[in-house]
Amino acid sequence: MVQSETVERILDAAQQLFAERGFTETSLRTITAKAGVNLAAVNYHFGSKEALIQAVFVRFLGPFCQRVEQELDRRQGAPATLEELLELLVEQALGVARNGSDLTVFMRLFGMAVHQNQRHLRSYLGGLYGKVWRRYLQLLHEAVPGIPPLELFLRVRFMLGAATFSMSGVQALRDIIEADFGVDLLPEQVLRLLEPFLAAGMRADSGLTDAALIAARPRANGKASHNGKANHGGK
Amino acid sequence: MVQSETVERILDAAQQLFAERGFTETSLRTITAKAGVNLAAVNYHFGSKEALIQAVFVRFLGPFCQRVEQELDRRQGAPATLEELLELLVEQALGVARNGSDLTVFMRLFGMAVHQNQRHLRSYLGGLYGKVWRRYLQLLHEAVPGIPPLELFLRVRFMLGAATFSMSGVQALRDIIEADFGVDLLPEQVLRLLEPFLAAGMRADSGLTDAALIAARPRANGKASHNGKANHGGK
DNA sequence: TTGTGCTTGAAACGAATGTTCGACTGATGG
DNA sequence: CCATCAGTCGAACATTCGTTTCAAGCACAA
Repeated sequence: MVQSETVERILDAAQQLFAERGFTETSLRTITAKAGVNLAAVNYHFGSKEALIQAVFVRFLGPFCQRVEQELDRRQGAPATLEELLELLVEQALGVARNGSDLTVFMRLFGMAVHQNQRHLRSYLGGLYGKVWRRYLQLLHEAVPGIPPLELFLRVRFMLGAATFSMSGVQALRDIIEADFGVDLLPEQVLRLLEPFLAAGMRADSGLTDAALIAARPRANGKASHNGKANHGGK
Repeated sequence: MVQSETVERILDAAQQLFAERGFTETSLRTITAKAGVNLAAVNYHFGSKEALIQAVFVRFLGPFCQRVEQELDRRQGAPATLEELLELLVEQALGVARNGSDLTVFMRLFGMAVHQNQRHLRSYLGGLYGKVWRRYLQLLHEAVPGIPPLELFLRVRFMLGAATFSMSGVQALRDIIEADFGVDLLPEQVLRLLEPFLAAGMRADSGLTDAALIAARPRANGKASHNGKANHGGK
């Protein structure tokens, strides 16, 4: 049997509304009204709002991670360059999005997934897609030699941040660019311009090793190390 | 008379809770309970929750922008390098934050301020601090020659994204790093590691001019390859 | 003292939220 | 024909939310 018509209507409406407003700012009544279904349908089909949120993410993150995994399988053995790895993600993101609007929604939800609010989401998605993610990270590590592992790990976060943040506000961006530059920039063009920025950032020479970084502030020591700043003046 | 004791207690509690949970996820009752004041005090002193949110941002963003402006005044005339400009922001961010926890809160709220949710906040803060921001952008433009204006504009957004996004989730980051690397990384160390990443990204050679970018129409109609309905797995 | 202007306190308000309940529908199969 | 059952619907549930109200507290001037 095919997925119920109602279920998909709810998922479509919820996905778009979540991307626009966030989770807590989107009520079930708004979702069901947009989907044209009864309010009780959500709790009937999904059980709770929290489960609906998870279902939304699984539906769009599932195919994406599946595509990424297929690509990784295809290139297995052959080491990939940094540019190829970035292009891989961009390509699959464009693949699951049918148009620019979809791409915006995708990136926005992606950012929400990584953001640590809604803790249940983080652990849930981590369990589902953590394996593909770690595999990608390993390839990235091999593609960018000479970067200490800890710093590389952080740079991946920086990368994610630049991507999700700028893409999530891409509509406001288009308006500004339209006004200031007289150009209508498509969301995917923004994504393409992001690539050289990220590649250069990933390859940047920090002049530090992890050891030096850690030595700057050993873990066991308390945090009373360097900043003996005067007490905060009580008003 | 100095700022009321109650007012500051409320601001302190609200600032911390907003940074931890977000705006809509933080109720006035939680805030007043943490602050040890009466519930009605918020509406008495601030008028509404929305006004309280704005007050929180003004209290920490005001001094920050003021410091940045002073630094810009001090260096007036002398052109600054890209690294100097980045360092300036980091330095002032560290200046307004008394400790690592404060820095986390600062960056997290900063990210919220730029994110386009809570529209009233965006326009409100834009009116207050837009001038300093545009001045900083101009210096940045002069510090990175050879980058087409449109691309530079986008790269500033990328920069903001990498900074606010990664720093806003810095606590989750610390936990992961603690578990995977056995290191307790301070928020300010994350900020410092961010600098070379951003500097390299800003200077990246895209190999494109704005004109070429505009002329290129990426896959305007050519998506036919995977046009088939991507399907989901049943439950 | 009395009066006045802020500030606090406890309680309630109306609206909105996620969730649950019971009746109803309509097809399916014995 | 009827029993079953997944699905839909309207209505209500109990909370929680931001906000308002009004009495009381308190300092200070007249």
